[in-house]
Amino acid sequence: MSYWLIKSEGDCYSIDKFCKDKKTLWTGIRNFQARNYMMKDMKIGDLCLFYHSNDKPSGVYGLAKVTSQSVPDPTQFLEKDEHFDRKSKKEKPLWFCVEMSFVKKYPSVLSLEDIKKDTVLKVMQVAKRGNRLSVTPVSTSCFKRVEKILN
DNA sequence: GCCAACGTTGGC
DNA sequence: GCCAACGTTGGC
Repeated sequence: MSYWLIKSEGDCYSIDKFCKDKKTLWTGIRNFQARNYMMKDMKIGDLCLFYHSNDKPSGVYGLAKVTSQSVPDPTQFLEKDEHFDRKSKKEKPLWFCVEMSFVKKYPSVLSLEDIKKDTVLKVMQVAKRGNRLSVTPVSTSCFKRVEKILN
């Protein structure tokens, strides 16, 4: 099983909304590298750190679990949707998503500042300068470290 | 709100 | 296939 970090803007789709929904299609990813991770490497049962960007503070707020294989992202075909993509055709969709199920919200937040200060976690992609990828792999040791700090 | 970083687009 | 222009992300 693999571990991931998935980003969401706090005021766009928050951990609290996710907690109410229990599960959601992780739609709206419009970056090929992030898409490829979801399409090819994510497996059912993988665990994902749920990260808020552009929040106070930005950081890890909760945990999600992958509960489906990748399927075409329905929002790419919705003309009124902000994620509509005119280049994508139903016969050959461009964008894919997986279903995420809510696991838990952590009792506290692991802020980006904390991640950068931690000797183990500072190698995480999210801590790197200029990082913009919204789906990134997380090593087992980093995942265990996050769980240990937050539980 | 600013701006650095970086992915994407399109002209050539 | 190069690269300048442009748009977006996201920390601060």
